[in-house]
Amino acid sequence: MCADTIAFETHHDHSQCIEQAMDEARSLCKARSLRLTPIRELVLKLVWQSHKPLGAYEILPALAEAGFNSAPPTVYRALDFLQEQGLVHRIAMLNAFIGCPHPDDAHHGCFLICRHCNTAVEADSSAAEALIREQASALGFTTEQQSIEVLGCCPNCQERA
Amino acid sequence: MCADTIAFETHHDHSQCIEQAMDEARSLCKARSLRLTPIRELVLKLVWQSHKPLGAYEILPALAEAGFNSAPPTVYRALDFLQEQGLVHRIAMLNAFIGCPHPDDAHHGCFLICRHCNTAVEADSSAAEALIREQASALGFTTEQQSIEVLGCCPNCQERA
DNA sequence: TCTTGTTTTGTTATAGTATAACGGAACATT
DNA sequence: AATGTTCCGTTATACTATAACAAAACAAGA
Ligand SMILES: [Zn+2]
Ligand SMILES: [Zn+2]
Ligand SMILES: [Zn+2]
Ligand SMILES: [Zn+2]
Repeated sequence: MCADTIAFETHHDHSQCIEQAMDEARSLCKARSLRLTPIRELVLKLVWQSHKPLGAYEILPALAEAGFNSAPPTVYRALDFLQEQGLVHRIAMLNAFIGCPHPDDAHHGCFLICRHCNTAVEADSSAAEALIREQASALGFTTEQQSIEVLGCCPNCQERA
Repeated sequence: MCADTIAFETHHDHSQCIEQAMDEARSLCKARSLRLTPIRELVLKLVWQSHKPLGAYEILPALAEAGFNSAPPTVYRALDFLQEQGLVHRIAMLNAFIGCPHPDDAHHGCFLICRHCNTAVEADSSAAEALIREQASALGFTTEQQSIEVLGCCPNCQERA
């Protein structure tokens, strides 16, 4: 499973990650009586197939190849749906999307993004999230949504250098 | 001064904030032997005049009015310069820019953005920043830059409701 | 099955954000 | 004045995202 424990592990069997993510998505949608349509399923799979966050326009050609309409609204609608269900996250600094490894449970993730190889992993950030929420609260600000994104150098790229 | 202490204070004399920010910018550039050209100075002033984060294309008309060229590269160059010097920050979730109230000292800020009135304030987030840095480090990830952005409801808008 | 209301998708157009590339002007230094 | 550097003007274009409306697919009751 593509979880925090194997963050930045390059040698794992990623097809396993993908399959599990797709299974979870299917059961999650079923449980919520939502339709994981072919387009949505394909978009989710494409996002998962990349360890790098994927831009919306990088997804379009694959949709076309699969015989679907491939105009921007198609992919953005699918991404909107997947985001609403917590199946993918959007990384604002990159205008790109990445699959969430634990879409079922409420969680607060931060993204560690490598400047060199462009991989990104979602790490738990509950503690930081709580801290920020408290500090904001002290200023009278009610937190509804947080985005924590970190640029830097991943262990693999450090080793290479 | 438009600092954390008066975050979300609507009734302060903002012209004071602006003047102080401009003074600081001038001395900071002088100290660094950099040129705070008329365009850069105007862009910084425009950003400061708004309590809401300002999009690049919202700045262009004012540049035109002031007699400058007003094509996108003009404002993006100025914003790039101001960002590099820490005089403004970019808020990724909004594609918008906001003046930094303490550009001289190294600091880690997070942005509290109100969904209702669109104001944003920069609050100190050193503690959260350190926490995240440590957690990333534990995964072998070297942090170079962090972005913490918080959406929610500011005290003024809560009072109104 | 037929009807009807709802959700999803196709399609076209357009809005919004950001950068590439190159020439010319302004500036600083000698 | 000559020279190298930085900054700006200008045009074009890339990239990201949404509006609007029609057609199709689906779900559920009559
Ligand atoms: Zn997640
Ligand atoms: Zn890397
Ligand atoms: Zn700042
Ligand atoms: Zn507000």
